[in-house]
Amino acid sequence: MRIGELAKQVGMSTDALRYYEQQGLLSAPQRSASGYRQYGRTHMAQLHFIRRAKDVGFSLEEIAELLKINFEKAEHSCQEVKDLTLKKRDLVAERIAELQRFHASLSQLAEQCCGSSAPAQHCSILTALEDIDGLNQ
Amino acid sequence: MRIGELAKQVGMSTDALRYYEQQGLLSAPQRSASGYRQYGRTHMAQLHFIRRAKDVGFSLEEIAELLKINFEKAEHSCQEVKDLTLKKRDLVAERIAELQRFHASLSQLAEQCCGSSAPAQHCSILTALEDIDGLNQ
DNA sequence: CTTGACCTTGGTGTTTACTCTAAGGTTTAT
DNA sequence: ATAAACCTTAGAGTAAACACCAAGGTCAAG
Repeated sequence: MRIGELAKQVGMSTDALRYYEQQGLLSAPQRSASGYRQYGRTHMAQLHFIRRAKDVGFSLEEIAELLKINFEKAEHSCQEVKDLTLKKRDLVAERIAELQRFHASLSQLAEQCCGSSAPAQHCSILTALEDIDGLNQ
Repeated sequence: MRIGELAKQVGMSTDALRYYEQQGLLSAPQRSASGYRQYGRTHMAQLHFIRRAKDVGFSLEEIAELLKINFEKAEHSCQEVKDLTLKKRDLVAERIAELQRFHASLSQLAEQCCGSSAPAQHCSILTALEDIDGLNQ
């Protein structure tokens, strides 16, 4: 599979794929005799992973760290790999907790809102949004 | 409270606060006779909200939309405000689900890893990371 | 009454994550 | 065998979210 084909399949630009390779997020594929990149299933899996990680708010640098767990596994002990994985997992857990507070606040907000066709002047949205902060401290 | 004081209290830079005001995320405060910005509790609450939203991965544009619910409430019906709030809540729910899949995958990864001092060559990290994608489709 | 710490606007610089352009080589179809 | 549609590298340009700087005004302390 050449770069254009893969890009189309995962819904990214060819430029983005070359950029990911340069940044160490996508492993360098084999080249054809004429120098064209030749991709396989592994690369597609990597790209799906990258997109999902991006969607939940990881930066490319963070994603690179996650993928490095995999790429460099020969150079690290099993214990090191396990520790890094658990550290990343805790980070994800924190983000989940934060988002759940957001979710609760928005639910409360919607409940308090009467939902009528009248202007929302007196809806307690401001109060609720400010309470979001209150919940955190 | 002047800009430096507020910035210190919320742990942001004065430049960031002026930038947020310019972008419509922080409401413009009153000015002293000499032109200094005068902030109150409301502004601090807004900033805490902005930071928490940023931490969970919202862009400034998305945060502006959330805050617009509040700022423009006089111009919209209660129903509109409620609908927008529920839409944003659903978006948050999706992100939570996505992150929970990540969390599960990383847990599984750590479990499968033996945790020994041997090289991690044979740990099934690659498989687990690729499975993350598999779970999604 | 001046020194130092604050504030103002306006502008330029930085990083991230790409996108676009240039100048050319390759492949495929007709 | 040539046009259309791909690919290559290198480098310049862009948007977001600030950071930094210059030139000047303000305020509290000594």
